Amino acid sequence: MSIRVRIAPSPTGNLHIGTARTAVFNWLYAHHHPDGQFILRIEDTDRERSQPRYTRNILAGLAWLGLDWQEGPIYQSNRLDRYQQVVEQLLEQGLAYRCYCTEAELEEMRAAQKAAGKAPRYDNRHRYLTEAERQAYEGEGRKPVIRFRIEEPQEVTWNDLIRGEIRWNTQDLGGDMVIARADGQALYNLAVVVDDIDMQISHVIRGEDHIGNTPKQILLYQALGSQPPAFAHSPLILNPEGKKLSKRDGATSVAEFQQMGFLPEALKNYLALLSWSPPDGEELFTLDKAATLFDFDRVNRSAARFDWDKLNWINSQYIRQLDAGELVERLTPFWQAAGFDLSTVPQSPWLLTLAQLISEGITRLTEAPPLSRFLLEPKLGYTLPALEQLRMAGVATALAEIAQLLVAIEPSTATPDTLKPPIDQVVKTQGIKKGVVMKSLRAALTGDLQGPDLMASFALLHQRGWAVERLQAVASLLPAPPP
RNA sequence: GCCCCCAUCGUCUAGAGGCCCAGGACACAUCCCUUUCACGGAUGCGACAGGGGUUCGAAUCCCCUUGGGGGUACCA
Repeated sequence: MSIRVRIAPSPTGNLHIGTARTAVFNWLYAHHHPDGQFILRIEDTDRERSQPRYTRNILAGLAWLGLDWQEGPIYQSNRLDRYQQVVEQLLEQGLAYRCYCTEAELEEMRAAQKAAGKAPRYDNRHRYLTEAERQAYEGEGRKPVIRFRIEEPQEVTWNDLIRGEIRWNTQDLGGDMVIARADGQALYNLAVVVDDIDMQISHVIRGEDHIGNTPKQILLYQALGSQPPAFAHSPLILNPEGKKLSKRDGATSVAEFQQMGFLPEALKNYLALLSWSPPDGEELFTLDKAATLFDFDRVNRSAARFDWDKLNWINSQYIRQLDAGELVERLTPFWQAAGFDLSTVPQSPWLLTLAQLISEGITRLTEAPPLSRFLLEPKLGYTLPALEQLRMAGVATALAEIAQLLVAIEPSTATPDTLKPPIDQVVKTQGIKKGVVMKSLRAALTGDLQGPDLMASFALLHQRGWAVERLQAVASLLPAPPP
């Protein structure tokens, strides 16, 4: 049997991080097998809540993560006739029937059950309506929903690939289930089963929140004369407090992680590591590598909390592994978003050197613009501590002398080594501590007391032709002399 | 309420009866490196939820309790 798995997001919201993780597991499992197929299906049967912009977001998010699929996207909204046909078939076979209950009647029923201390459920009251009763309801203008008959008591069992055997008594399924709404629209459980049968899905890998749907779907498979696929229910991702992940936790959609400066390969890596671990214990890996190792026996059964620290760390590791050219490419959108004009930057190696210079100090791409601002924006701002440093006695004079010596150094030849002699010379001639000079130099050049490697920054700045003027500008920062 | 799932350091996890007075990673602390901040290196702190069994022996198997999560729609 060939391996065919699918990710089936519903476009009622942006691509959720939990959905992305499910996609990762499916992708890994498909790619673990030489003939594995990963299929994308958009479950847009809910007309009111589904929106095209969410579909776009989901497709873009999956593409950004590089979770490519072999078939699809298949839209359920294009398969409505097929569902309708299956509903008719179940009706004809007597496995489903029309239920004319109104919303009010159902609510009343559930309220009574609750008052009696019982679990709310549909009491199958319209399962055996007579032709006359049916006519009467139709006469009232009532539009029926279609319910699928769930025989009770009966035990439904499946061997979950992650959790082992799970047993479910059909008495706990809530009564005969609605498979099509009053407007004829098929509902989730029916559509999923029909699709998974038609698409020959071999393994349904999805979140734990679907465990309760599984017995209902197995019953549907049986009614449709199909062998159910294998099921694997993965643990959920919880927020750091152990609660359901929500917008309040910083980010829930993949697009937000992208905006926050995470690399897709880092996010994927982290997602794969939540509730799964490779046999060799290695925590940094590509998904291709993980695919060769992936199997359900190494998937944990307990929910995992989302840990920003760990994600940040993984991201920083990936950023450092990127080669300079790749790094510049990834950084460019963030630099542009910060408003930097990259078209005026010096010849080729300059930007690469800059990217490499700041790469060791960042954990996310968004941290790059503030760190490289002094090299990419002509106008320099000073922090208060930097100003204080520059106003210390003797500093302006020392920096002015360095500026003077700098003029003799052709910018294109500037390197940390060629820029050292002027500094040493000033230390000697002015009898000022080297530590003070270095600190002041940083303040004058970058406007701050901390940042990337000073000499490397100095070289880049001089190559750009900005070093001399920045050193000279220090004089104007001094408070006006008393009259 | 009812049903289902889960339970190892703060977090992610290794562990499928003796190799474990429990290993790794992140975080945290200290030190080293570095005329900055980081990176990197070293060291440290730190857990088998509780109670019963089974067994010569239990983090590992069983039961109960407790705790957490999920579900209980004419949503998916």
